[in-house]
Amino acid sequence: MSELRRLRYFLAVAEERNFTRAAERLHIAQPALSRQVRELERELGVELLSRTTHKVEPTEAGLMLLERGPALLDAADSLWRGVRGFADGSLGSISLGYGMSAGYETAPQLLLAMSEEAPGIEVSARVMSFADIVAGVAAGTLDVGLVRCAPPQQELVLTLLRLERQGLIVSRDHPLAQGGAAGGVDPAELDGVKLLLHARDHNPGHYDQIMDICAKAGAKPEVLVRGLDFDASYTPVASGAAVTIVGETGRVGLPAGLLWLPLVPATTVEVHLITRGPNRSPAIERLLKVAADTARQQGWLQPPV
Amino acid sequence: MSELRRLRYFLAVAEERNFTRAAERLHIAQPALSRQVRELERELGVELLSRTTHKVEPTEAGLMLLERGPALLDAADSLWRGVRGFADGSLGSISLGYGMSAGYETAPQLLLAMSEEAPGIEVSARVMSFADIVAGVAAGTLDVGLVRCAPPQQELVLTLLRLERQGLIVSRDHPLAQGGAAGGVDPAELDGVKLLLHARDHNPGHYDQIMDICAKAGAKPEVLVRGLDFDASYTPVASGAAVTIVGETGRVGLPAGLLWLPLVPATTVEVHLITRGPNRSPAIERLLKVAADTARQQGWLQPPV
DNA sequence: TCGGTCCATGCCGACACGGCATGACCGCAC
DNA sequence: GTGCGGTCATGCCGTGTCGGCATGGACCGA
Repeated sequence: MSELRRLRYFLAVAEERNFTRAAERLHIAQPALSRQVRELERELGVELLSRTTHKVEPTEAGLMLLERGPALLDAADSLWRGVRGFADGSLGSISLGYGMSAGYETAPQLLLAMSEEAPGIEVSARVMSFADIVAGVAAGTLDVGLVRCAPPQQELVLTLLRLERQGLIVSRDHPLAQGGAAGGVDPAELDGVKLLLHARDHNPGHYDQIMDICAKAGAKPEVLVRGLDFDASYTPVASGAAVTIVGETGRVGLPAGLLWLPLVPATTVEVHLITRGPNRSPAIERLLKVAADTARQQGWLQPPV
Repeated sequence: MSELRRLRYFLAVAEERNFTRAAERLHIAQPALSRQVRELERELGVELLSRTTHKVEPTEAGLMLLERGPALLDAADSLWRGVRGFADGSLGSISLGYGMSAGYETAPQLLLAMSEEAPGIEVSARVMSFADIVAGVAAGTLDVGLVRCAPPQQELVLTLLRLERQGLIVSRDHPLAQGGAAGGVDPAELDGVKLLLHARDHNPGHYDQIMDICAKAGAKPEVLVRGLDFDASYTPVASGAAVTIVGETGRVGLPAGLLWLPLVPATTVEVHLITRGPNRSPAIERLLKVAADTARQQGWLQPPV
């Protein structure tokens, strides 16, 4: 029945050409080994070893087993190792959803780190709307989400990944760009300014946080709702008719004529990885660990000075 | 421990996606199957199947096992089958020694039949002297011998393979060729004729049988001893100075000017396969069987009319 | 001839395996 | 909602396998 063990036993004897030494190598007693090999021979119906009291030699059938047996054991080992890979998080697949806002730097960096630290884990990442990400993770169709201002929702586990400094995107011609452009912009200056934001429904936490920043500075901007599409909606900003607020990573790839001015005093938005509470697979645990390492190495969690 | 069995069990469940049906297929009870799969999961440290009371689905790790597992089982099966091949005589190797006298037809035919009937058996055949063949088989360095007039020796098992009709090789110019050449030669006519034979030491049985044939016919030939080399020693025969006696198969490839004239009344010499008594391997048994079939098909055992 | 070495065998305890009975859970129908 | 059928898990027990120990038996070399 236990074919592979017996094969291992036989191979030890055939290699050592000696039952006693093979038994020591296998950490079993010699009689047990003797009987197991005999049993293997009985099952196969072939004499595998020609034994005299002082010599053990493989027969032809034994030689065949000696040649081809190790490959079988290796194949088995390889298979067990492969399966175990799923247990220790070195193998697996993860579906990740991230918002446009994380697409410029955070998500790519995380994916890069994963491909280096855990090449066995296949991460399929897609840009999705905030609502779809939250719903997907909650429903289990998505393993991990990467979002700004994650909702403090039951069942969802939030892992703070980054504190992203916020800033204003303004046209070079806009009044706010004229002031202390180098030093940044005080939210108080946003009073009455046309501010381009996603609809509150899209990500209430983020909307509220932005508005809260303004309110705390005593400013009441005039909100213009923009569609979900990002780049195309820059136009009101580009024309100087409005401004918008994005994270620091949004400054890369800005169209010519637009400036990113940090809010002063420094204001940050939290970027979280969200996962479903219990039953996280080893692969997901691994991703969270890689994410934490990446955040530390990149200084993502240090508040701006 | 019994990894392959558990793998088989798992595969059955994963394929059926149902423990109960898989258990039936495996001819074990469902609880036993359930526990074995659980045990496999515990050993591998991975959940292989995600079970709800009404659905069984492989996890990622389970899918991997489902993909690669069958190949492992096949490899194991193939190995067992291969080894068993040595038991049923479909695989093996045999060393065969045969005398020059069998080299013209008997041995080639036998080897041909073996390559067709038992291609898995590697027969390494060599021409050897009678003495070496007998000694080799007796000592176990040779598996099978193919000889004329095998010695009735203890430990050697003789298997009659062929009754070979004997005849005279004479020069076309020799007086014996002049008589009733078409009808054959009576041994009585050998009285006083120079007869080329191997030394008696070489194969006493054969020597004695030839002399016995002559003696029974009242003839006393004059024996010339020839060396072991066959072809080169035809010369005394070719020159017409002597004659020799060989089997019917010796007539093929006769040098021009030489005739093979059957002895009349028909006289045969026994050609045997010799093997060592006990412990014959299945491959050798197989060869003996193929040899018997060949002898029957070729009519080797029918006495000449 | 004697001791050493090596494999085989007898006996026994531990444990793994499978069967049976039963429990727990889910989906479906009424 | 309640009951029923289907499905997988668990508890318990008998049996067979495995390994250990002690010992036997064969062969080799001194």
